[in-house]
Amino acid sequence: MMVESASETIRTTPSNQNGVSSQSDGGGGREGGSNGDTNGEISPVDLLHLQQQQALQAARQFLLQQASGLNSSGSNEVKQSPVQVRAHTHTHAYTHARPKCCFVRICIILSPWLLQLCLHQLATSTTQCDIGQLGSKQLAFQQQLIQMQQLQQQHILNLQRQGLVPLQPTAAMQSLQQAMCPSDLQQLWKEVSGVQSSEEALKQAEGLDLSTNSSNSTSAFPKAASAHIPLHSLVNGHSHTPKRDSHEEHAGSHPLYGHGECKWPGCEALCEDMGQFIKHLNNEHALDDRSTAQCRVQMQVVQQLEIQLAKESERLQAMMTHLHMRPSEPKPFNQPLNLASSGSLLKRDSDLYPEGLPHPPTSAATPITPLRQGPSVISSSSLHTHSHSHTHGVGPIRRRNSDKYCTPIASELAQNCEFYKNADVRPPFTYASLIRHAILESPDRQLTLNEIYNWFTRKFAYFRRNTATWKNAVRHNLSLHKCFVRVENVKGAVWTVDEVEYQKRRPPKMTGRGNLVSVTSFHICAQSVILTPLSLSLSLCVCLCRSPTLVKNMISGLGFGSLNASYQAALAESSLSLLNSPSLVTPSAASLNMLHVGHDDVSSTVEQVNSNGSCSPTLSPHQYSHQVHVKEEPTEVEEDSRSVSLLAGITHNLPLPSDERDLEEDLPTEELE
DNA sequence: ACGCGGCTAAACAGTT
DNA sequence: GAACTGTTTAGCCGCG
Repeated sequence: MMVESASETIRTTPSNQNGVSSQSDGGGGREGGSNGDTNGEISPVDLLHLQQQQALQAARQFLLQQASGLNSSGSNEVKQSPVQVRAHTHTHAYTHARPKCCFVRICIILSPWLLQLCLHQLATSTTQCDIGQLGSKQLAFQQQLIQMQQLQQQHILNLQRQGLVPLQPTAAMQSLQQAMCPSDLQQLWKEVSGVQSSEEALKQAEGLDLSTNSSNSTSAFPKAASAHIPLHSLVNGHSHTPKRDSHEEHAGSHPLYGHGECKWPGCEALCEDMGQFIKHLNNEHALDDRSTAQCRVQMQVVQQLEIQLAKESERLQAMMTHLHMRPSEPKPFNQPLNLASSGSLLKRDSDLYPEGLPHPPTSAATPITPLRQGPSVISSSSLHTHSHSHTHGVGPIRRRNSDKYCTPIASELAQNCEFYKNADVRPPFTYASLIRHAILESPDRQLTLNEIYNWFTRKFAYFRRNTATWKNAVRHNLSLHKCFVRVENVKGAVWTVDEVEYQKRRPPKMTGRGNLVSVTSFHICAQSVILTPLSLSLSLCVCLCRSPTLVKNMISGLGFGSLNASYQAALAESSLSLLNSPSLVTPSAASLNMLHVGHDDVSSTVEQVNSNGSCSPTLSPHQYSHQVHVKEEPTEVEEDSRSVSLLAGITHNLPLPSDERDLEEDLPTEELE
């Protein structure tokens, strides 16, 4: 019954034409960022206001209805009012359809936690209401509605303050689109798959604890306690039936069957053969509320993807127009990049953000910088943060990915500072890079162990738990890596960073492991398809546009001949002008990268040069004025230090232009907040 | 299959 | 003695 009411509300609510997006976000998390109405100009805030107004209007009507019933029939005449009937008989709420429908109608267009508030009100009035108290009850309800209104406004303010509800409609829609990424959708499916029958859902909702929800609604990335409720509202009894006709079912292949398992969203049931699958399909995915809801969500998925595709295509056109390129050949341009995304890089991406963290919509160029995609498009709540398929209990992400693949930790942290602070998400950085960052961020570039601990817990919600594990790891890293230097101080021991040693940690191997992801990506791009000079240059252009760091890495790759002559010729033919564009890359940067390869964090090397105007990559001398315990690391490559030193000298002589400096994201002076 | 980097766990010693 | 700090080793895993 709740389902019907919900769908009815959706149909009659102009702003809720998309089931997925029919709910205002109860907690600012991912479930709120999926408005499919991206063509309109309604911002989420407007949407919330609209819903709020509608809710209040419906509530007022409901109250008026009750009031008129009271007035017309007298205080003892209770049969005309559903509430009074309920009050009179003291029966349970959902034995009376009409008041519940009314309440549900009101509540569905409220945010999920307000829905729970309504249900709570319903339950309270059901069990406690007495005829004599009805007048005061109405007053109380009216007051609660006002309170709800205030709460919701507060909620909107919270969302705005957290940046989760942008004020600009277009930006808002864009972020909402990004929020609806495949992993989110997959999770959505799982949620919908778990949808109980409507009556069960109502029962469950009725039993929800309000106290917990209020806190959820104010946290930045709440556990999606209310995530189920919006999905209930998706259910529409009039949507398509997912059942295939018999001809299609027995054709030997089925769109919903592949690799021995059911491809019904969120199902993944194993079926040995088609017959078993058909049986499974008929049994498990018959025409019922759940299947209907799932089908409806799938419609939203498709719609969302289409909208996303349209937007990305438009963006591509604009980019190409801007770059004076011919938009007539988008296919070879898209193809290599998509291939890259479906290859090892995508796997790596999924490793980093297995299910929970959002994978932003795959645009033409995003695969090149997969690691920038995680929290950078924060839309996910911590709903999935425990779903990382870690090997161990607390689960280390194999994070050297980001560390290695040119994700500047400073910019990542700067962009997603609040995210890591609030969400219980493990940061995609190695301990070493985090420790280094913590130390370099400190005023004196030195921290005690305890201060490092504090930095970890201050910056990352994740490190507020499992303290024994990660603290041990921190100590282990401090001891193990030569780049961390223990300095005996007056106050005790402090830890500093030896940048030279840090850069030496991974010796350059241009053809082996340890390469920057961007170069690897480009190799995949280049080798996966038959490249024409134009397609190659197009790929390059997008890569370069999307990832300034990639410019450096790419050139470094070229400089070391990791691309063969034909590729370089293609580059020279088609992309030379672009590569020589001051806005993208400069000769100094090019020469810089001819020498600088193999470091996990490109900008960190530049950082040494520019951080304090000195070309010395080492720490300031005063930091070594005390006793220093020198550690030895087994792997040392002499050429590394030479290249770094040489690099420092070159970059010192060739100051970077302002544009280039803008690309340096890992400067230690860059504050996180 | 192998090597490497990264992580966790644990043992141990020294210091506070 | 407990807690903290620092070192070292072992084993596992993912990746190239």
